[in-house]
Amino acid sequence: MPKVVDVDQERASILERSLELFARQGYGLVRMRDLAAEVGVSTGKLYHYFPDKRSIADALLAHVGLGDVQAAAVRLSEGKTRRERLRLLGRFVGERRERLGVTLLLALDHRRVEGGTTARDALRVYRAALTEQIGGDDEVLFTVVLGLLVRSILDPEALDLDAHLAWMEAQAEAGAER
Amino acid sequence: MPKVVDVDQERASILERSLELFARQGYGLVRMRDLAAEVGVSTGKLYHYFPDKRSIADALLAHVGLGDVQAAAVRLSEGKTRRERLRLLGRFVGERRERLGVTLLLALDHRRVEGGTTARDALRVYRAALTEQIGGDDEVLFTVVLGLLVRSILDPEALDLDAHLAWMEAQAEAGAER
Amino acid sequence: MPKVVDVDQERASILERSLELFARQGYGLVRMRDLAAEVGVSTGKLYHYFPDKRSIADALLAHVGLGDVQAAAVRLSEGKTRRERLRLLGRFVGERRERLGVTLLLALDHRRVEGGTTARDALRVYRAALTEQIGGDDEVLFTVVLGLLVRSILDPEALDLDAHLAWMEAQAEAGAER
Amino acid sequence: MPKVVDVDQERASILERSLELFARQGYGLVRMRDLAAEVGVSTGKLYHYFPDKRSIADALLAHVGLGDVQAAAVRLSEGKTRRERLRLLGRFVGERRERLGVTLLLALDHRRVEGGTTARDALRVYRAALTEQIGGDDEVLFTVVLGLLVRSILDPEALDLDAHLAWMEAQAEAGAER
DNA sequence: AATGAATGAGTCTTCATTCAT
DNA sequence: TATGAATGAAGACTCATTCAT
Repeated sequence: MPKVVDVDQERASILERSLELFARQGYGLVRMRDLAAEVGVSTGKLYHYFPDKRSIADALLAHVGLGDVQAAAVRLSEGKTRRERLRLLGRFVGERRERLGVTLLLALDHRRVEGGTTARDALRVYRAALTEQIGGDDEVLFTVVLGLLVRSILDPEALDLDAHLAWMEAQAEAGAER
Repeated sequence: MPKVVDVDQERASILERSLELFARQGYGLVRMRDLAAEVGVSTGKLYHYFPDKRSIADALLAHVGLGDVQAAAVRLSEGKTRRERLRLLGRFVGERRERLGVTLLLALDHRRVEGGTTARDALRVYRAALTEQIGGDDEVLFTVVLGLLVRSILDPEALDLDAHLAWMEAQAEAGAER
Repeated sequence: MPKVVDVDQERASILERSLELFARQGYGLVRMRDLAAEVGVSTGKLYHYFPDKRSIADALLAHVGLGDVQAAAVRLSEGKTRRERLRLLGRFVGERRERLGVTLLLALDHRRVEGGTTARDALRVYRAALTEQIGGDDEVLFTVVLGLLVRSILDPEALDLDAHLAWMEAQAEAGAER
Repeated sequence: MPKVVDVDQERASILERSLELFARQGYGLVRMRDLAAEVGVSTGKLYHYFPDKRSIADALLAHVGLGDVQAAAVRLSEGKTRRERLRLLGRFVGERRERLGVTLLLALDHRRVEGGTTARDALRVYRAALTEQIGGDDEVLFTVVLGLLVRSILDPEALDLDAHLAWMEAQAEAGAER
């Protein structure tokens, strides 16, 4: 007879609203009080759904990583040819670069806080998804996507997104050559 | 006046030995006690040379940024042709990727702590140096260098460095075409 | 009116099942959540029957104190002579020493939490009951009973219970001499 | 060149001034802020000399236990005969009953917080010291001392100390009989 | 009446910074 | 100038109590 809650949904909701603060401040500078305020709950509720601060950061990375990969899969599956999929990838990254940048920041942070292989594994998941969706060699392509995100974080105004989109599309030939 | 030299040297020495800890832990998780221990001085001495923790992080970014650009300039100036300089850039980044990655992490951190434009400006200095040293268009080239560093931080084992070196050298033609 | 009976019974039941936790942990370390779990109810129910944590501790001391005195009265009333009653007292304390020790711990705790005279008064009730039941002087006898309980709490294995039973019985003469 | 401190002495000083608060409130109700205020230092200093609250309680029991036993040894060694030593014991307990009571409370608390055998072992040390100093059988004597302390804590006014002193002295014959 | 999710003041503990030596 | 002991505000986390269901 107490309030019935969907624990998983509640957790997901907290994570979704935690994302921006963690990305903006970095794990070490996020204070639980501020996080609670940002999420719109009490600190007690935070601790009701997660055992500690670290667990939130952990769950956050897993949460956003999964979301990104799923969204990319949906988008790229519309492309029939490699060229089309490359164009779609370019648009996807372009549109979603803020969110993807946030994810990247979380991953970089996570590596420092945890020191484990979670962040590395997350990167490999992204890489594998890319290879699977685009097809063909993509060693440098993946690097460009990551570089794009870094630039987009540090200096979005100075970034010539179109030049990168053009470059990506041009990879259709590069891939075909091999 | 010899005193002044000592102070600057001491500061530089402290920064040099602070670098790794800041990169590994991130600003928020670095504790002054640990930093003092890592540097091999007392906390009192740290405060003698810098007014507070933030100033150390600030000075650190400036310190490493300057060093990287100078080193790159020295290396790339040896190249006579664009192709040679691109090859030298590839080697430079390859060899120095750990240090450069550390700098990148500092820059990302700095943006979060300070919120100012210092990190952005630092990135522009790098970009300008690249354009000046290599010559020609380098929008994607710069992105690749940054992407390389990110991958090198998160998953160095999975990085095919040679593929990137080859790609960089291949940019000689790309640049020539324009 | 049947409701009233239920409420009292429920309260008594909660207290009875609270006893051990309060004795083992001490008031300050007992958490309402744990208490609810130990008692087998929800925290909400606890607050339905008692206004707050302190009230539970208060009620608990009264509850056990009353029970002990009543039980002792029943037991000792069987003895016809002082000697018999002393023997019965020895057995009573010996058998019931765990429960009595718990009560003593509660009383000591109570004094600290409340600071009032409740614990002192409880002790006086015990003392009066002893005098009434046994008859004759019992200043040291009472002290021995209390000491027995302390030792039984702190180091039950090292306690020579028989020596104390013998000593108690021997008090028949001591009392008679006066 | 920083302030030179005798760590052991500083620790002992903190413990000595912590004693009363721990005894009066009980471990669970002592707050570090209050403890710091009572001791007359900052919370930071408390944590400079002890890793956590529990360690303070641990060290406290060891500290007072040792002091009591040493003081008793000094006092009782003045007595030549068993009767004299019993009289001295009575006086010692009578005069020092507040401090000894405090120690007893700490021991009872400690058992609850730690759950280990430290409190039990402390009791055995006391018991051994008693046997050694007084000589002869002392099973009930020890119990009386402990009972005295309990009564002295809970209801000092109602305690007939002289009756106990007389009883103790009378144990000289009791011991001789055996 | 019963439940346990939610609250937030309060607890233990940390750590940037100061300062006596 | 150098040291590290000392400070106390602030952080992570807890838990008595409330309240929607």
